[in-house]
Amino acid sequence: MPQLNGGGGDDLGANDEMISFKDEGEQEEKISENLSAERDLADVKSSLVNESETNQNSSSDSEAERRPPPRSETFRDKTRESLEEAAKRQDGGLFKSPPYPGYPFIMIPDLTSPYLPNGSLSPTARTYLQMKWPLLDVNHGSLQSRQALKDARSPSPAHIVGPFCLEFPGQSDLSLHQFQLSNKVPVVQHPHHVHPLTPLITYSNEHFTPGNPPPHLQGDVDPKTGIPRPPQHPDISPYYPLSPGAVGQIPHPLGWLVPQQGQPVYQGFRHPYPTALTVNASMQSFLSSRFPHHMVPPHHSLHQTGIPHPAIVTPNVKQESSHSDIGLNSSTILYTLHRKHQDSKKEDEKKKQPHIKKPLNAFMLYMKEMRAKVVAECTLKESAAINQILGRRWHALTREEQAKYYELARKERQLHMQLYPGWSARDNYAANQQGKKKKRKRDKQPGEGNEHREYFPNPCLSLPPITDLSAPKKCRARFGLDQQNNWCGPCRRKCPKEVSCLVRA
DNA sequence: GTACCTTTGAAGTCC
DNA sequence: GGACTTCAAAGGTAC
Repeated sequence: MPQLNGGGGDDLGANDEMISFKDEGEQEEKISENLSAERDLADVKSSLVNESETNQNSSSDSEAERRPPPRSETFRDKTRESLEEAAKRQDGGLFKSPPYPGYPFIMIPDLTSPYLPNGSLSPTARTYLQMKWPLLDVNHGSLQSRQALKDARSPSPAHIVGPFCLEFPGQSDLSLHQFQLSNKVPVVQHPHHVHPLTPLITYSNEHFTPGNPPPHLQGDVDPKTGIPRPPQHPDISPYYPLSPGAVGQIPHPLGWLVPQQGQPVYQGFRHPYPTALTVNASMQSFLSSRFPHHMVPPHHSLHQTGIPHPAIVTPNVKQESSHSDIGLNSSTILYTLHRKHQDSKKEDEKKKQPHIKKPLNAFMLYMKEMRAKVVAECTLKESAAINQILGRRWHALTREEQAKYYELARKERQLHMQLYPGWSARDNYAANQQGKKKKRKRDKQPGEGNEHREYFPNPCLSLPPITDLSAPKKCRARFGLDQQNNWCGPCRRKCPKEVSCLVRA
């Protein structure tokens, strides 16, 4: 992370970037463009902060209106408690001290007391929390909302209150704080990229843009069943999939319904619903539509009255019941069902192989943050083009600005390592090789690349096309400018003008 | 339905 | 150790 070592001014990064385009002989234009880009960045940053602040204000007003009844709180609450557990495990002091001065993403001015005397989150803390974890509803930090949480939880029957549901007098601030800090919830990505919790989790910040409530909050009703869908879970951060161990930490969203054989039974889910294990037709349909098959509790083909109802018989059950109708004895039926269950379990286990994604690198984090901005500015939708713009804007960033993302990426990697100690990027190589989902990228022939290709003249920044992709970015990024003796030969040899500029910088 | 495109960076593999 | 490959995100496009 050279940018961290340099400690230079803003011009360092700018020079660094400028060199790539000097060949075009449009230095003046470039300077103005850099200024423009920096203004853009400043706008972005300020707008992000303002949005965060504004969103707090606006969302706090509208929160009460939009907030679903206590039922949704139980989802949130359930996860919150399980995450507190995860937080205690994860807490390696990642966020205890600001490692990089001036780094707005990591630094929390006062972690030990992010709340104001009235119990609400301080604006700074809220801004941080919303920027870091846009899915987090920081307004729950208020006394009222926390009290509401408590109130919503309190009616829960004691028998369904599990280990996650211990009530600690006066715990609210600390535990909530812990939760918020640990909100990078690991989320297993299902092999089909549909995690069981996916209906409750989103990777996209846009889904939670305040003032633009997602469709599911606007009377989200399953068109098939007419049953309102549960709200997406806003507390779960999108960054990481769950580790296999962490899966058990996150309660199954339907765990309270049916204790399935061989699966952990979640005991800590507090909910306003009765604990009856019966799943009626509507619920079955709802569950089937919202969750993978293996997560949907078995349907007993019985109406609430106990009388089989043809409308609520799933095809599988139909088939099974037809077997029973032709005179098979009960032990044979049981054996058949058992075999089928075993087979389906094996298949499910294959499918359930958790796909732990790589931690995002600095540029990826930057892209995630800036993509929407670029899309809005340029009215572009094609990601390839957007990424080109983002790539150039990335180079236009100052060293300090880039350092934010490098530091954030470093934190992400640390957290990832803590969450998945045994994970290796190689695992994902193997996963794709097995699934053969992706073909190997077509090797670019010499001259086929875009080094001399004006693939996408940037309509937004009016920047010259990228003509030199051979800039020594890897070694520069890896070792930094002050350790050029560690650079590989090609990186040292390439673009001497840039190197000289970098050295000068 | 899915690979590709496009970006940078991290990490893996291969020689 | 260097070169090369893969995969992270994203969503339109092409097949």
